[in-house]
Amino acid sequence: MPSIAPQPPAALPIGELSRRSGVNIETIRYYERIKVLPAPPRTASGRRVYGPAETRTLAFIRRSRELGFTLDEIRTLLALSAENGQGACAEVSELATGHLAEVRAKIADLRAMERILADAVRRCDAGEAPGCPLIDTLWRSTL
Amino acid sequence: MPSIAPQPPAALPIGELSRRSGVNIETIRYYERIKVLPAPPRTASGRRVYGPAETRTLAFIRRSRELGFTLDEIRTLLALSAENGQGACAEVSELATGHLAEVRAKIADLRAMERILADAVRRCDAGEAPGCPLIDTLWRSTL
DNA sequence: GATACATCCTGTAGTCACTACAGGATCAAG
DNA sequence: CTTGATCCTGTAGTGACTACAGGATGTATC
Repeated sequence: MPSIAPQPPAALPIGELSRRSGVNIETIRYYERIKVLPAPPRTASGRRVYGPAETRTLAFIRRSRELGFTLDEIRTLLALSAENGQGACAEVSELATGHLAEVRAKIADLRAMERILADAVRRCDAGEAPGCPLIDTLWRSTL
Repeated sequence: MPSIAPQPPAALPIGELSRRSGVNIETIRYYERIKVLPAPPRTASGRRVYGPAETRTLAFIRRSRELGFTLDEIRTLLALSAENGQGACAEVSELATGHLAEVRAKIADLRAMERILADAVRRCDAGEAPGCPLIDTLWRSTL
């Protein structure tokens, strides 16, 4: 008896893949053009046919993007993933550690913004006279 | 006796303004082109001469950018700042409140990324066998 | 078989906030 | 008068998409 594939469907056109993955059709073609997603086989008339491999790779890319990796980093991650030696994991970890530092730096930046914005908005809504506290903050020489 | 201006210098060429404000020359010209910074007067030979007004406006833009406002929002902020009525402050507050919500949403996103990345990196460095925990996380169907 | 409509294709251009050049003019100092 | 710094305009590149034009297929209905 034939084994029932749990998730990866045999063959999909790009529209169906887009619907299932939540990735825009144009974005899928874009990924192929810049070579982060492998080019799938085509029908006689030239339409893309996605199999389980490309489908899984697209999911990998989507999840990597959700973690904030750039497409360039994702290319590297995919290459390292293909290698799969013990050295690859160290490289992956290094890449991710660098990225994690960036994420933390961005969080710190945003928190500083949040603090100042929240304070200014609060003072605006409190109706501090005269003028607008937020506008005044922006005009003041030091933030 | 003449009053000594504390901060705003009488007239600066673009390079000097760039150095003092920390804003790239090309960026200053870009701001002028897209009309967030007013066009300054020119010398006979066509060079920009910045006075206190443009200098202060550039500082306003820089601080607004540091708080994450888009250039489009900054155009609005500058217009509202010129108005300076009591209704303007309410509009400013509304704009800032919306922006604050975006900042908070982005912080939440980044924190979720941070959590997952930190955990994966930790497991990578702990030398979990077999394979790479981070790569495995990216291949897994659900994040 | 004809028609209608959905889906697909390629290629180009737009977005945001810059940044980087090319190719030329002007300025200040020695 | 020449050198080197600074300035000018205009165009094109970045990242990660998104949108559209203009055309070719695919599928369902009459």
